[in-house]
Amino acid sequence: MTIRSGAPALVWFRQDLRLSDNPALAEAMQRGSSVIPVFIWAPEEEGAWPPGAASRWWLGRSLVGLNAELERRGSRLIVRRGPSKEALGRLVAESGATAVYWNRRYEPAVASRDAALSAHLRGQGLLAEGFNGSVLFDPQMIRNQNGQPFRVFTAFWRACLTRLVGPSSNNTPKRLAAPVNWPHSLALPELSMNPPADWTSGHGETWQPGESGAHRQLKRFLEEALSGYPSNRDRPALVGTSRLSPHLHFGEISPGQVWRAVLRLPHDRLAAGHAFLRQIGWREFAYHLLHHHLESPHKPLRPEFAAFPWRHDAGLLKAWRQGRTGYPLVDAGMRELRHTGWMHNRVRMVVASFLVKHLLIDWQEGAAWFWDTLVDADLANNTLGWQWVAGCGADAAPYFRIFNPALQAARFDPGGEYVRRWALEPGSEAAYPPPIVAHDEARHRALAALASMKKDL
DNA sequence: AACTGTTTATA
DNA sequence: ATAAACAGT
Repeated sequence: MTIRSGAPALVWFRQDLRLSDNPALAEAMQRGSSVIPVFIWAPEEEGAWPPGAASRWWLGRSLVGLNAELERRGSRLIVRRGPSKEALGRLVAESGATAVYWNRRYEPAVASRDAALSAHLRGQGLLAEGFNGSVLFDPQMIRNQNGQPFRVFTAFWRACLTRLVGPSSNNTPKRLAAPVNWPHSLALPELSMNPPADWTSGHGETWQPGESGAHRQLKRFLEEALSGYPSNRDRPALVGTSRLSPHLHFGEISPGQVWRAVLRLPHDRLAAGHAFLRQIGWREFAYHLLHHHLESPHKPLRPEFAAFPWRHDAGLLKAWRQGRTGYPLVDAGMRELRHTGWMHNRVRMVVASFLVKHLLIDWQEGAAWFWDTLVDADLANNTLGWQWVAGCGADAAPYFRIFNPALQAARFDPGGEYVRRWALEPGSEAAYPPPIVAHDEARHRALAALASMKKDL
């Protein structure tokens, strides 16, 4: 078939809500044709993991931001309702587009939908192609010496560091060529994407979703926090971490942009920069593992954990969700999560360990709650994190590594500032509720549960 | 990316 | 008396 020059290309935005360093958009623009930016709301195509409440809050705002950036460049975002196949098909028919470009996603349900859709579009004679816009290293490309995927982080990251990061398409387009006629677009509120208002009332004080918010956050981190990162990153009371996770999840900034910004730093900050990039490395590792273990969101990677004697206790689960465990650091974390849609990583490890080991509740209950409440909810990261804490993952903490919430608080929140901010009403220290389980007892019970799991093998 | 109980080293 | 080192979980 022949490609009419000037026929529009659809750029299908998903989790790449940015205009700079966007390979799909760059490809469309390089074709010299007009560009129709598209977003399709199709949560039912994401299997067991459609966007949770906090994610929908973020997404709604990020799309407003993306549309504003597009309008500033003579373009606009066309919004449609799924199913994606029908929505894209109609857009192609209405606009005469001859190409559809997108940046790849790696969630199992989405990846298989995209593969089928890609074949379908090509069968129609269209140019249809996905690009890598969301990870530094394609999950397929990194292999150990036997040609197998990695299962241990340090070896994985060492292999990554010997490779060059792919070239950037970092130039932000100044204008996007508009099609002769704009297809019809839904207004964002018509998608009914927003969660109930009381669910996310505190989020707006904390976050600025969108591409410009992402770059502001990166700049602030590099200027104000990076030099202290190695020592402050574990202190939840401080702003010692980048807080880029939701921006990275929605692709408002790419890991490549972060990578290059760190490598441009003066020499005295490079060591801290590499400590930070190592965390980007964990994100890469999470995508590597998800790509190679499609069942991992709902199944322990270590098969012996299938026999683990999890307890079903709705009351204890609710107390954990609401931050009423009687352990101030755990409660502070769970309340920070509900109020802001985010929790400091050190505290995530502590609250997750508490659910899985002190309460003996299945890590998937915790993963589900995080999925609904985190603005950075990301299937790859969430799965790796929970399997790591539970001890059932590929390169996980051994199961017997049980956090002591009081010791963790003393070590990482020594002034009690974080706990006071989130868990304690002023002057109520004396009235703090008692622990719902005693640490020593819970620890011994968790170790006994592990022993019984091994015995059953 | 731990914790605990015990032993050993140092002041 | 206290800290560092170690083993087992």
